[in-house]
Amino acid sequence: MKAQIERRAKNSVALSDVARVAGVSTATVSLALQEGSRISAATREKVRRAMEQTGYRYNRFAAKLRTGQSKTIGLMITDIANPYFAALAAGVETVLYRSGYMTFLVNSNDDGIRQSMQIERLLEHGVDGLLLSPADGTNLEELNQILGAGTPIVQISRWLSGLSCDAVGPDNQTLAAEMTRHLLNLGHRRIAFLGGTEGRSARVERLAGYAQAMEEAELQVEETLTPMAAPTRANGALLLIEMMALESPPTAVICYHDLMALGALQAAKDMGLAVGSKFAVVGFDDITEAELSRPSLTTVHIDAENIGRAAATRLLARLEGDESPPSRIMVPARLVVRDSCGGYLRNAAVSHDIS
Amino acid sequence: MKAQIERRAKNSVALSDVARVAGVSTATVSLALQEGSRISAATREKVRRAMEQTGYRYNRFAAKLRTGQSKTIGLMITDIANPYFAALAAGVETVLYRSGYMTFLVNSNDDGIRQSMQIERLLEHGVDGLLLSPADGTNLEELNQILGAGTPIVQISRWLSGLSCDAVGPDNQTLAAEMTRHLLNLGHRRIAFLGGTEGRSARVERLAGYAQAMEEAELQVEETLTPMAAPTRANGALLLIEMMALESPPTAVICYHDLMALGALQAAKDMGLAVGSKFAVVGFDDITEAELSRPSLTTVHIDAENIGRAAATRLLARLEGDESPPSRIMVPARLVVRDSCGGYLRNAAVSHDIS
DNA sequence: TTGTAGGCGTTATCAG
DNA sequence: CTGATAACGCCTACAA
Repeated sequence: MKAQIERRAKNSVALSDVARVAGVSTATVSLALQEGSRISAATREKVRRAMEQTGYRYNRFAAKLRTGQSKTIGLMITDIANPYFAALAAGVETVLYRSGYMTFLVNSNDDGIRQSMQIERLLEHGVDGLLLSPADGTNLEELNQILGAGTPIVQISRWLSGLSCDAVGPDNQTLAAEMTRHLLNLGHRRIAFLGGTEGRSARVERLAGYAQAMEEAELQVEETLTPMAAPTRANGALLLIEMMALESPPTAVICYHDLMALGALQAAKDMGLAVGSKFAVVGFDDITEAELSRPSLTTVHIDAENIGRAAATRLLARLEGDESPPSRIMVPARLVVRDSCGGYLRNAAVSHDIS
Repeated sequence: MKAQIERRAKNSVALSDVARVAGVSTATVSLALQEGSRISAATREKVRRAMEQTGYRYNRFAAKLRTGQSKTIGLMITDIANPYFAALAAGVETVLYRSGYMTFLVNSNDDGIRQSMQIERLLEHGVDGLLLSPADGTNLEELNQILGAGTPIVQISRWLSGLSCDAVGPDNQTLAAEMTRHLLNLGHRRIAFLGGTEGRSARVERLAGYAQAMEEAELQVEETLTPMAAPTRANGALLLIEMMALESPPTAVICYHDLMALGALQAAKDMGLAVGSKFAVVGFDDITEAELSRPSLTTVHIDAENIGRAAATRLLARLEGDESPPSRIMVPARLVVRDSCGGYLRNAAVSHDIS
């Protein structure tokens, strides 16, 4: 009973009310709402006034029921509290909002099961498209079905090889190769690559870039120097400790990302290694902390907001009917040489910075 | 034509299809979907199987049209790229998702005009409620109308005095008083309060706490010592420089928040002030950088994720019909004494930390 | 316990 | 250029 009244209060003014007040049909009012339709200026004005008078508000739900378009997309990321993804979300929201879309935000916590449930819910809500940073354990088949049903997906930051859709992110391989060459130029020969989990695109690609540069320098890539681990600060420290226990330990470590690098950096300092002169620790992402740590961290600056913007733009294109084959969009990034690699000791190396 | 086909492909399976396959009516299928309804186990099973067979997906749009409930809320914040709000968003999303709600994320950029347009859009999309960190220049009347129409709003982190709805945030006044007392205990007598803009709740309340503690100590609050300015790092530096040009400059400055404090800290160092011994700079929020700056920043730790959770919980209660009078919910926070106030020089002061 | 029927607010079709 | 009318998919009295 009460609910009835409440509902009525909320959804009171409909097209039909406007039509009655304006003395025209609902069809006319609907037409008058669209920009370029054949409606006389006089009628249009009448309708405009009636809408104002009644306090009419467009009801997208009803429209969606008719048209199948919700003007809504889903943004699924693995951890919104991570500043990297927060910046990414900001970029996405800006672009989508400007084009009249609203963004559903969901957090998968990097859990494939949870992600599946969230996708299902997003689809119940009728999203027109999906922006996805795929979680560990993503169900590929499910995503392919969604694509098959005509809902576009754009992957952000990470990508799954078995998914034939657009993907936007940094050019990990090139950047990792760049970073490795930088360390080689500094004179390092035993270089390790630490962390990241199996199959994760960022690890695969960064490792490939590392291997490429090593091979260019006619150095072997040893498996003991490329251990995997979940990308956490603690694991960064742990892996470094393991490394240093090897018979022939590395003199430089490239970490999966800054968080791990920061962990490794701490461990290195604790172990009394001369980070920044004889020993190098570097990362990826350029999170705020990277610049503030002592020694400051050499890393790759990735502009997450830019990635978000690019991904949203791509999705909008798909929504407008772009049917070109899926592509990987590489967003610019750059090496940032700071103190943790000892690059400042040799001026020659600094010129290696891609500015 | 093509759009037609596409739409058909997407929204193919409806309740009626399931009903046909199961050999029952749509009403029965609908009933079978709700948990506690009077439907025989046998029928229920038949329906379940038919749903599976047809690949049925619930259509919330259609349901909303009938029931007026969208299971959707809007989260409006002033800057998602700010880690503080990102953490807050994470808290909100977690709680709402668990209760079956989806979150629309919108970024107002602290612009009242933009915020108004966003709210309008959110309402077009039929959100059941609003979580709002009000932007500068918020249109109060508009918000009051929305409340009047029965859409609950919960303010987060900041609040507007003219809005009779719940608000969730830290207990700014108490915390600022605490901070001020801490500085007084360290022997400071001329203490300034820098920044924040006119009328912004956080400034008003923090300033009140500051004044309260000053008065307890029988010290005057001088207007020259409480200048306003938009809360940016640069303004933090600027205001400090102005302060130090006074005839009788302060020996301690409480900044509106950490970002300003960090700016002030830099300026203080540049001016050769002995920050951490004779001169104190403190802030609010405990952003990541606070701990990493040199000297590390004494501040108030505010758990943004917790605020997000509390706000979402409150909104859910309203959505379920809670009609108790609007309240301000104070989320715990605590003083974090680090190096920038010189507290470490006097052990007595450290016990002042609310742990 | 299950079925029938009407309507939520919009848009598309087709006639006028 | 405008109007009547039939969907879109679901829910809910009310009837059986």
